[in-house]
Amino acid sequence: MADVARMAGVNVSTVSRALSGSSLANEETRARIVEIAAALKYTVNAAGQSLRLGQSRTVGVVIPLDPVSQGHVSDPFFLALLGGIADALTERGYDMLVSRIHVDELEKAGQLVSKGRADGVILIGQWRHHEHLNQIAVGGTPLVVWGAQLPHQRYTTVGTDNALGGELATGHLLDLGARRVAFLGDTELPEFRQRHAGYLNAHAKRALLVDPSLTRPVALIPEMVQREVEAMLSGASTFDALFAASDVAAMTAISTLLKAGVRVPDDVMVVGYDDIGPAAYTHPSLSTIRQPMPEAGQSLVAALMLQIEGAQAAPVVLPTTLVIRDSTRRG
Amino acid sequence: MADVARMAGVNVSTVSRALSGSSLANEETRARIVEIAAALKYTVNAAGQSLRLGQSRTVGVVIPLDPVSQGHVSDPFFLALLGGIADALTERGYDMLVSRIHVDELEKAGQLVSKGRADGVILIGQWRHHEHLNQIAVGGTPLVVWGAQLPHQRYTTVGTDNALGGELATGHLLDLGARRVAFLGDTELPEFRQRHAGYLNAHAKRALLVDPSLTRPVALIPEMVQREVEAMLSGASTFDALFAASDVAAMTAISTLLKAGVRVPDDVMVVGYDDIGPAAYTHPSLSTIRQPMPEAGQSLVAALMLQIEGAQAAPVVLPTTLVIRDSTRRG
DNA sequence: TTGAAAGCGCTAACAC
DNA sequence: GTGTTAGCGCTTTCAA
Repeated sequence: MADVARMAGVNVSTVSRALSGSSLANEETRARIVEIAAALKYTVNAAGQSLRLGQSRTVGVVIPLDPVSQGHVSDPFFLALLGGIADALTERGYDMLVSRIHVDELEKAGQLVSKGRADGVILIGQWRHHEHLNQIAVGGTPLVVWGAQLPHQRYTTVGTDNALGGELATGHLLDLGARRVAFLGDTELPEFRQRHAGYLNAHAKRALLVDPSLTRPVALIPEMVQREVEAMLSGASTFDALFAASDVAAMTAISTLLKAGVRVPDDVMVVGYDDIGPAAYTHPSLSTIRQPMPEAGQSLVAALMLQIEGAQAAPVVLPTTLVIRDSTRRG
Repeated sequence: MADVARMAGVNVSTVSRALSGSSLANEETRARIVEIAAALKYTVNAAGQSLRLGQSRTVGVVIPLDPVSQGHVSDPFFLALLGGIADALTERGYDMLVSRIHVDELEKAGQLVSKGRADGVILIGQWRHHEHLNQIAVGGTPLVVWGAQLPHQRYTTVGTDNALGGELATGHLLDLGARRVAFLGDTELPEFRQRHAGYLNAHAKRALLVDPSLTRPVALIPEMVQREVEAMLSGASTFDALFAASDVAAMTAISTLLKAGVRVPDDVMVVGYDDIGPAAYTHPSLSTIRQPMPEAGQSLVAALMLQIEGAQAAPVVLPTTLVIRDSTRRG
């Protein structure tokens, strides 16, 4: 910046003002300075700016690494969400610092802010870390979490209406005549628990009884899902439909069923969750509950910006819709 | 830091030394300072450090957004690569700044460094930007690109042996008796072009002629792949095997084939590329060319670190292997 | 409208 | 082994 100032024959403060588009600046000088800066390929140094301003215009996006459900982070759903967040941040002129943080050191998420690397944190995947997250938020760190709204939460959540999604999915299966709907998903995790609640609710509303043995709380990684479906097939209790709490799980389940000679949807109908891109292009194409990804990114970022500005941000529950495809469409 | 110094009754420089693990430090004082810092929840401010040190200990990971092949960025392959990079960076104490940059403003990749936001850039997806990339690298920006090694490149590439991969895939199909192998992938893109060269080579080595109409240069997004496969099925020329230049494309192709009543592998054998997680769990499971993702992340980061330290980094070509699964296993 | 100068938090050369 | 101090690049208050 000193160089630019010298070349332009002005003081650095003038350069600073010109480049930041300050109101107190002669249009003529400003144009000259901008030109010189471009010629010199000069760009404002972020560290100096950040140090002086006390903010980094960077948001930390944290993906907690859970040893149990680890596989899940390779889910295209996460990439879609990450993409949505990236777009929303770019619009606002913010950079995105992505870290995978092991759950045992989740406090590092807060450190991103205390170190000044980020002005706030978006955390993708609430898992079972409710208490940890509360601690971070209580520390004053702007924090928005993708997940389910929970009692006594001190952090802001953005998520979809999981109970509604679960109910839509299950209701759809029941209305098509299914009477033994299996549920696949770890009910320990808040989002999946809510989806399961919707599953129960759909039965209740139709005055149908639920066989508890059809609820299969399993980590939604391919290995586990395959094993679980195989176990279900060789087990005593039958099922005529399957609601998997993620599309990836649903796809794995379908493959496993087909491999065992079980027809989808003729013998077993399947509904997934997320509506990831490939869902429309599998065979059979997958009926699922859509979570609106671009809106999700926008909402997460908007909520975080509010917090960064010192305001409160209310939890956001985004709408979900049922997308009907071939996996629940009987000949 | 001043607070910590005051509480410890020492000078800030002592605190700095203690916290950075400098060799000139009394073990006793250091322990006391570390303790006080922890109690105060103090962490070294990154902006100050970065400003003073002239480096950010951050690496920019850039995903170019190509309007044509855009869909490709949702490929699980990218997430896997991103994960590998993240792990390698974390090991070295570096942060990862992720940006999606539109191809028209690829110069922003270089700005990440000139602004001091990052010490170097890893670019995922060479696409058709060879010249752009050369410009950035010539500017002195440490730059490593995931992609194919090309003539006259000024930047370092890390990638797999695409020609070998293409040859392995095609050779496998030919050796199983296929005589009309279709190729799916945009041969304008360096990596796919090399895979296609391998495809041609496999034929040549077996003294088999290639029907050029079987090469289908198409963007590997589901919509396009589906349309292309449908066109191939209704077209004049037949095919008894398919080599798709990505797993996602291969999966879409299989779905389209099955939907049309074509059996896989009995009527048409299919080989993909990448070996993404789900490849093993589809029905039929997918034969494919594995690209080693953890090694890829490590190599990319290692090459970039060399450049950051001012050294030259040689291009890296990682090995690829053929993984045989059910999509090429005939009853 | 512009210039001068202080100070954001940190590290390292130098002095003790 | 520790203290003092300068200065990294920037913005902004105050003075002109």
